[in-house]
Amino acid sequence: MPELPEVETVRLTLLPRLIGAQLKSVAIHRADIVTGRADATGLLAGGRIAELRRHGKQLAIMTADGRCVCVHLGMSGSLQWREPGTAAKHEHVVWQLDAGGELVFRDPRRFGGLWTFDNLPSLLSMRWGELGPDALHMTAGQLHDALQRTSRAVKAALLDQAVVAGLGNIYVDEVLFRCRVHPETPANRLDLATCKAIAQQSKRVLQRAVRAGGSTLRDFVDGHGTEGRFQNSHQVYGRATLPCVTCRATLMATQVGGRTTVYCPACQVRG
DNA sequence: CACCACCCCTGGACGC
DNA sequence: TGCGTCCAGGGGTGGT
Repeated sequence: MPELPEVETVRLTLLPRLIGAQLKSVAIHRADIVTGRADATGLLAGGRIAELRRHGKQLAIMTADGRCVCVHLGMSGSLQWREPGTAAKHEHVVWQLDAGGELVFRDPRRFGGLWTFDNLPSLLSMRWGELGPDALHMTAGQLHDALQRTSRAVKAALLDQAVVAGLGNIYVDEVLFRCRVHPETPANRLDLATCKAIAQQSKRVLQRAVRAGGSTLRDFVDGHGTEGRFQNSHQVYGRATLPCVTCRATLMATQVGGRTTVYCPACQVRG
């Protein structure tokens, strides 16, 4: 479920608990969700957390000695701090913190996982190097260049993490609606001004979602187990057959790039 | 390259 | 209450 705002919400809510904390030990309940060293060393045991970094939908826990673990939440993953002693199902990795409490990686569907690296440059080159610019920091020029190179539907292109990192099915629909761009418009038919609008609206919507603690549709929770509130501000996602908030036309649902897509047939016109 | 079907896996909603 | 079906925010692969 988590897209950029949900991952950033997890990062922000975990920061005060984790920065400076030592990972005393780690319990690995499912090693097969780990890529790389699925042992105590790979999973940062003994290290002191120096930084939590995010790129797109991925999070990295970095220790002062340079090791890092990249966390990808997939559809159903969560990374949560909690008091010890309340284990639940699907908790694959649990770290014990010297400051008290535990850090838990849980993922029922197991579409997410952990990737271990000896150092940050390895993470950046081997994993994050495949990603486009982070959606909160991309420029209109970067977006325009990437979209010019493909004739795919703009929605499919924006979901491609190599084009821009962080947008998922919910926020792409919200952004395209706010820009009045039809989701099936060929990406290379968008001019610079439209790309500028998409870049600006992306940042605006994502930042507002972060301020609202993300969107909870089913089971997203932040680093403390609290649900998000931005689902109340969705204008198209999940609103198929309901009236458009601006023109009252009936919102349509269709499939684009294999994903359910909701848009306003009156407001969103093809380039 | 673009698109598609299909796979990974669990669980919630809904119909009977 | 149970059971079957469909659906879901994330990815990837191999075939056409």
